Amino acid sequence: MPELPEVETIKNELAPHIVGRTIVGIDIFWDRIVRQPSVQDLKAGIAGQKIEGVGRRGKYLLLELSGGETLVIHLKLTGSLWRELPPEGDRFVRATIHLDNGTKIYFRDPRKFGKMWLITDAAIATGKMGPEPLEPDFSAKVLKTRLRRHRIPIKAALLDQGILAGVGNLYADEALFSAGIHPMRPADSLSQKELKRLHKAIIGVLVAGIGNKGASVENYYRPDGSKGKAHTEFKVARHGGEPCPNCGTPIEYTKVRGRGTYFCPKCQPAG
DNA sequence: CCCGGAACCTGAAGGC
DNA sequence: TGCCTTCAGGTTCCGG
Repeated sequence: MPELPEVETIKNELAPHIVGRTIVGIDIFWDRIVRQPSVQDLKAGIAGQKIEGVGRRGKYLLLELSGGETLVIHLKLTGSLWRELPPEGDRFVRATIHLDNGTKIYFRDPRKFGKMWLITDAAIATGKMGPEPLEPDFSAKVLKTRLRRHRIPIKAALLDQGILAGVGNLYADEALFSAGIHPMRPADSLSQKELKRLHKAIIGVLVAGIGNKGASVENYYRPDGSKGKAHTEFKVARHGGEPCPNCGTPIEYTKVRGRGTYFCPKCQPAG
């Protein structure tokens, strides 16, 4: 489940190995991983391009290339990018990028949901996205503006990339717990105090996640094949039935708009 | 505007 | 042991 902290970690740990290098070619083992252009055009178009920078927008990884195009990568649920594979190889590698110094980037993805694009305008892939929660201009006031037009459950609003970029299912639960807000609360119903708490909580859980190099639930790995440990500090996400670390009440599990949702019924009152 | 559900995929886990 | 069902979750799309 790469969310913002996981993609940010991959970006940070990949960049020193690939920025300044030239792509000599790419192998595609699962054609449908390529969204745009065609597999043939991507193979032809990517060769010879230098990687000038690595960026991130929400959960999208952006490799900025010398020809003015961007290789946009979305890892979806189970994707990861590796620099080294175990000696026996890996049957889940869907694509391999070859660099001019012999470095390889393996796009590993057991469930084949991950996607890539070679495009001039990254927004074609990312669509309309909300603000970046870790940019300095993301204030409580911005959060309020983004939420006030929506009556949907706050949990669903946090997952909507058009409202706010980068937050996924696990960090949304952690942020709502940290702010003491019930996941079913209508997004436009939060008080000023709650908005301030939520704003602080979102930044807090994302920064902590990055500090812990991401959360290794599902199939998330860092580019060197190691795992992150952010999940070991989750308070509610994936802790159904366990006592709330604040009050001891069992953590409840429910569905909000089809998404598994964990919360403390006492610390996050519905009223 | 809002929501539910299906689709995309496959490994893991649980039931019998 | 093994078959079957369910679940997981980012995103898009379709229908009501």
